[in-house]
Amino acid sequence: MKILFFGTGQISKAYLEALDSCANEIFVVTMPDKPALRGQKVTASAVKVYSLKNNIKFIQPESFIMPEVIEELRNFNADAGIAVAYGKIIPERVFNLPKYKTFNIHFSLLPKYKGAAPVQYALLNGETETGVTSFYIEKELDTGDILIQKKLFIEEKDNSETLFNKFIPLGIGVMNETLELLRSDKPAGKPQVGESTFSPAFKKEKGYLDWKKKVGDIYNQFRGLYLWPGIYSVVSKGALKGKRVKFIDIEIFDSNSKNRDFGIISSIEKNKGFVVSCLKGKILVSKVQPESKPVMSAWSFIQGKQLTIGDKF
RNA sequence: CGCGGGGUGGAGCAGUCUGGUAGCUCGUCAGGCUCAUAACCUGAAGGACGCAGGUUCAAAUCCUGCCCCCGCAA
Repeated sequence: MKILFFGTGQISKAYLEALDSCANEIFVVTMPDKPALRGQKVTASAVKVYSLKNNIKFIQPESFIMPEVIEELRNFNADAGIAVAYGKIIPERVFNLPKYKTFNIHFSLLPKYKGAAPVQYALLNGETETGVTSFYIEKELDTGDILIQKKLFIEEKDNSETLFNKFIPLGIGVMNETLELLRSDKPAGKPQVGESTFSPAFKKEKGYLDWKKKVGDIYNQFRGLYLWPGIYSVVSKGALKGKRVKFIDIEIFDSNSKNRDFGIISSIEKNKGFVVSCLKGKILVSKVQPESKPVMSAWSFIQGKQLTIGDKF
């Protein structure tokens, strides 16, 4: 099949690989390289890197306004379009170009968790199941008719990284089945039914910890934001007052204690890390990244004597 | 030329402003104690203080250049 592939993120690379290995003819559309990171380094998307390496033709349109961009896409004469973590809204005159239209692989059981961060939000809300949905792209975000939907269970230990990894094989399966379905020429696509919720893109501040929360909520925040941006707090009392500390790895230490002094370091566990009280329950912090420092084990950090029992976040 | 922090024994830090034989906690090794639980006591090994120059009687510390790491912001 001739496939128009829209993708930018690390995840979409896996999908592109899968398509590529099935002898499809592919035309990739990915986001422009953008200056990122500390300096002004320009980073190319993983999809672009893969395309270059495997001689897949690609374009990086700043927008779809330019007529020559549309022309080029039209000339490709695609059978189907697929969007996976592309990062831009695809306009109607583009998603309608392919013979079988364009479908999106979305990481939730639509209509739940529409939007940019469905995986993260499922974890943040402590869901126990989620899934993958393929659907026709419509003008309105994530509202199109559903082609295929599959469930995925979320385990207690899952975080955004492990969950994304689970989505890769499942999503690729859904993608391939969807292509089959389209090729079969059967009438396909069912309207979305049920309660609709949104999972908008979030900012780094979402990682700021509120110690007044229950320990379970904090743990969900940790799981959901594991890959980005991570969770953090700012020391409000102690030698490091005013400094930010990222919590790279935490676990629930106890979930029932009620603490008047929340946000305080209540104890230190040898070779493991330190324990911080929430309003209800406590977490054990095992890996941290202090401001201006590399990631280190919480126990090591304690050796530096900059944090101690009684210090408060 | 976006703003800022940092590179000191195996790990995490102090010391740098106010130059003068390198210090703390942990770990390791040897021995003791047998429990105070982040268990304790004694002793030992282990460092050209990121790299290269410069100033000085003397540089981890002051000056110059370079490399690497990280936080914020995008």
